[in-house]
Amino acid sequence: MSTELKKPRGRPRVFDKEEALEKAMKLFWARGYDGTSMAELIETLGINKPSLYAAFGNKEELFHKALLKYASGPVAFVSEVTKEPTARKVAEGFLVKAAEFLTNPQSPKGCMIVQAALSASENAEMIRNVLIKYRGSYENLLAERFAKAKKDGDLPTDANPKDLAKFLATLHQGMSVQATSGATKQELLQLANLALKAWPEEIK
Amino acid sequence: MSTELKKPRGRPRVFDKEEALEKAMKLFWARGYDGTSMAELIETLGINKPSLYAAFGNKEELFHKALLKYASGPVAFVSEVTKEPTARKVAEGFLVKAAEFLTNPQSPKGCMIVQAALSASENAEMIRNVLIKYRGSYENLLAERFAKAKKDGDLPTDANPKDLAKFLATLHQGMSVQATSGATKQELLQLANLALKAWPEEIK
DNA sequence: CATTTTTTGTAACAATTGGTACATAAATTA
DNA sequence: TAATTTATGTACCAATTGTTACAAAAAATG
Repeated sequence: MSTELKKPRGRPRVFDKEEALEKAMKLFWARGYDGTSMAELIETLGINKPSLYAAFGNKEELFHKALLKYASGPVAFVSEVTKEPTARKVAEGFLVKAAEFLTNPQSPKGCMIVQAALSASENAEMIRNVLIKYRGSYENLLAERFAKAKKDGDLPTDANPKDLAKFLATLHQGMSVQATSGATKQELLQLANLALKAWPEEIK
Repeated sequence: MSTELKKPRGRPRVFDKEEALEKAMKLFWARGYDGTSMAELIETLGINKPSLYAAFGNKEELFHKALLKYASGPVAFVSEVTKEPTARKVAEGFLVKAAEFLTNPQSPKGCMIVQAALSASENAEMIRNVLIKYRGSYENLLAERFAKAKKDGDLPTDANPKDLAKFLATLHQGMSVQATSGATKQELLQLANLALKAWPEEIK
């Protein structure tokens, strides 16, 4: 609400920055960091190289910005779902949303945070490590939620919040691979359903 | 037992072909297809380019040969484990072996078939598709084993062999991501243990 | 209108990509 | 020993990688 009304100084940018970043995000999402070339980027964004560099920095910086957009956009459901009232509902919500999201026909299959640099060239090792941290942080989010659930008496006393979080994170990561390999939403939902049988009994 | 005793015609190869292929396999395994360059290959194999090309063909052919070695070597435990007497033992064996294998300190973390080209450049799309098929085929192996188990009365009548196979495959794929991200064998074993609580009751 | 500021487009950059020609070397066979 | 066969090493190839110089263009400011 402030950026729009400002009066930019020089020659106006001919492309929409957010739209361009969105396209970059989807490319990285689909092809990974190593698999995406600047040439391909400038082609699908429809802008020329110097403009891209001026707007977003080099390839690595562009990736970080795309990743930030991804983390605050498509994948925000993770923190949303921790607001569910019970641990079980959190788990259910997480897996169901994951199944839907990972197979969404509007976007590349699978999860960018999981796939964009699982294995990578030497010079992409920084990116690889950043993605590892991202994965760790959403697993932590779940772990903390389950620790709270345990305190609330919402989980059995012998339940291990970290284990439960890792269980869900692992399923999500596996589902991401499945989605990329062609699994359908229905298949992933059925999978989620089966996995939830491992979930500890709720306390009433 | 025959190849050794033959009398090769021209100048003898100075390197061991199997050793070289093993090294290539581990590189592709660690860095993926796009992430591994010919330059890196010739450096770690310790042989020069023309020799590499003469022995294994181009990058894609080399990858296929490395993949074949991987599938018949490190990962042969999958078909081994289907020989277990009950469906549950198959599932247990699969997950436990996976946990051990994926975190084996002797080799790159994670599974080559899962990670080597999950997302990939356009010109690696063939490779990506081959790996998808490989993943599908070990999932099928499990599914067939569980179909047999059901016929044998070893699984409840309402159990779905394909679902169970997909459940295990998904866990394996997720565990591969976890291993790559730094998860330990113990963590993965604990995970396997938790996941098995979703397994249908055995019929006695 | 002149100045300043920013973006655009062309055109190039060095470095790296995957891949090969070719002469030399080392072995077997005749 | 001569001919044949295969492997090696150097040195190169065109194409692509990520990145940048630079002049022209388009806007706001003074």
